[in-house]
Amino acid sequence: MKRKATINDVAKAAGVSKGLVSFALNDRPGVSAENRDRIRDIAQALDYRPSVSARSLSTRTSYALGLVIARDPEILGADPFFPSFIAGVERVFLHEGRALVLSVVGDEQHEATVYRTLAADARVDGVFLTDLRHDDPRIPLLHELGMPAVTLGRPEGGAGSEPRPFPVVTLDDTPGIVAVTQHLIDLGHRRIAHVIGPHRMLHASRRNAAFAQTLAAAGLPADLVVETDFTAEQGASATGRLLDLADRPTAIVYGNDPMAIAGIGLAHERGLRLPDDLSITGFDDSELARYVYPALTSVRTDPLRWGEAAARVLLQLVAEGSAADVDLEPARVVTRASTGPAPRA
Amino acid sequence: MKRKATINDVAKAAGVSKGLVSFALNDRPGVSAENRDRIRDIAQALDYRPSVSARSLSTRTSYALGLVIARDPEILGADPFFPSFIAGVERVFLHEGRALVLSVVGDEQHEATVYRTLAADARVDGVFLTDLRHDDPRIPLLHELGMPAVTLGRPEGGAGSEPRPFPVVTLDDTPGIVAVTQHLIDLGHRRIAHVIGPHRMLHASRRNAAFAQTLAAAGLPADLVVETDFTAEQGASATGRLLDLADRPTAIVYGNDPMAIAGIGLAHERGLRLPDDLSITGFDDSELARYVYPALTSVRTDPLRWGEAAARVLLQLVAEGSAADVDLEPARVVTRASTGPAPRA
DNA sequence: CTGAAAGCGCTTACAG
DNA sequence: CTGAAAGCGCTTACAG
Repeated sequence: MKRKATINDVAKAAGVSKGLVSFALNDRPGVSAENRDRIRDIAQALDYRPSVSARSLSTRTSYALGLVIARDPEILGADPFFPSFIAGVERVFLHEGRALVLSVVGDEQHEATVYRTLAADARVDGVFLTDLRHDDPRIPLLHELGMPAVTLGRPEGGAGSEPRPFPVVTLDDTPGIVAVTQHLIDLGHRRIAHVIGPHRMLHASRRNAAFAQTLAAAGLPADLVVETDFTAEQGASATGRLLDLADRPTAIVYGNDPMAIAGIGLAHERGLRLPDDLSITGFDDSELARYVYPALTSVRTDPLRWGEAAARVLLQLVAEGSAADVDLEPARVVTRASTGPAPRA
Repeated sequence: MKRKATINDVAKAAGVSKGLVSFALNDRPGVSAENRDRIRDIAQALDYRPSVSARSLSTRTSYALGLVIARDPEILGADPFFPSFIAGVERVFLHEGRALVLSVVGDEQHEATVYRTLAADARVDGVFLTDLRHDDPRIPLLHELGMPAVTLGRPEGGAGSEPRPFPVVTLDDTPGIVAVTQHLIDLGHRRIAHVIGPHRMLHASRRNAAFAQTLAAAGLPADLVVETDFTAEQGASATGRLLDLADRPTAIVYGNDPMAIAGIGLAHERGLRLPDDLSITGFDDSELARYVYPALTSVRTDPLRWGEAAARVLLQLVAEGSAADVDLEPARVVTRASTGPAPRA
């Protein structure tokens, strides 16, 4: 590794103090235009880049942001949401000289330890909070740690009790789940099931409430709800249980695409024709949705854009101490071949 | 954020110099057992954790390792390999106090810039090199930057030309591809196609060579090879082209599971029965493989374990300046319902 | 507008 | 075995 130019090298070459170099390069007032330009030219010529660790030590800033994901490592790969979300975050960070520190913890027990370590080591200046839960323990924890955060979706009421709310980046999934449910009702389905993610996650119960309301508005019961952990495995077994019912559903709404694809697999396994005997819908509209058979009707949420927006908000929060909430375009249905008219009874 | 205890606080509380605290906590010789224990107790009582940035500045070490992925962000989520690999890396880092700095760059053009920035900013102490390519430009680049690295799989010969080779963690995929091809031959297939990843990637051409040899040993031609970018989209279109052939294949070997699943989708779309009319195999044995219909025969590569092993090797390389290569258990076939006897001609 | 100096919190020769 | 001090490369009041 060839020796890097330091601020001292630049200062010497420019015949000024290193303090002035720092001011010039950081766009702070109090440097003559002439000196500023000259210092910048010299810095560029020397290929000078400030040392992140030295800056960090001085400014008590790490120039890195964190994402802690609490899902079983084995199954993280199954759900395309996070990779796409991360890609969106990266797109913004790349231009801002920020790094993403990623942590995958198997379960929610070790989660607190990771956040505490991240804070104690000052590894990151702020974090992304995904998969919000009811009474989410991370919110008081992060407040206690004084760690800035942005949440994906709005956390529970809190009634203004918490010190200062975190900025929120929402992508309203309600219109999507309402539309996909209504789409099935319009196709004549009367027995519609919902295979959802973990109840403790806000989005799962929020979506299920929207699902139930839409059914209720049509005078239909929402009694077929199965909770899963978002894995294809549980998606398949939930499907099996639903299809075993005497009064089995003619349509199933799934909480993510992998579970829906596993549902398609199981239905085929049992000799059902799709969508003639059973309609199926997914969530997130992953790449594969288009290419399974029958092509999967899904709800598009755009995790990539969500990542970009969240990154910008978090960066602003860290830099300025506050940031406005952002509302992204709501989720919407993408209709494909996996949904069709209800079978005649 | 409550003020953290610093080394000075510990030194004062213990009535010793901070140098001695540093020695005691870093397990260096020259500290009396008595003092060492006392200092450690006090450090623990004060909940002292050394500042990463201060250490970094002193030791010129970042205590972070990097992974740069050059794939289109839009499609990164489709392939479960990386999330699982990352989860494996994390499992090791968590206990070692290391952080993973992840970078997703859309294309290979910007790749060099990212590595240079990572090196110039001393963001990471070393990197993981995945998806090795022919004449891989990253290898000379990393040597130039003096950046330690571990490669997944063995890079091309090099004939001992490079300064010092990087340690390698291999998971030999040849036995897997040979076995899956032989499996199809044994089932009576004579027209077997291969839908592979980008030719410039070593594993794609290495696997294709193994594929061709296995066919050749059985007196069969390996003329049906289609190159893709690993996306489900190209997996589907490659399948379409193969099925359009007059002398179309009765079996298709795919380079990853998403492409194979898309292949299943397209075959069904065209009214083919699987495996009666067409046998299909995937690669990596992702979670979904088990749950599609028909369940996908695949080649298991265990990205999670690969990540763990690579993390350990990289950590050792950074700490000690060298590390031995590691050979993981080779890939092997997992036979499921998507492969069956060749249709009678 | 500019310079000299202190300080961030560690590690590490150097003396004793 | 232990202490005092320099140094890592920045930023930031403080003087002028």
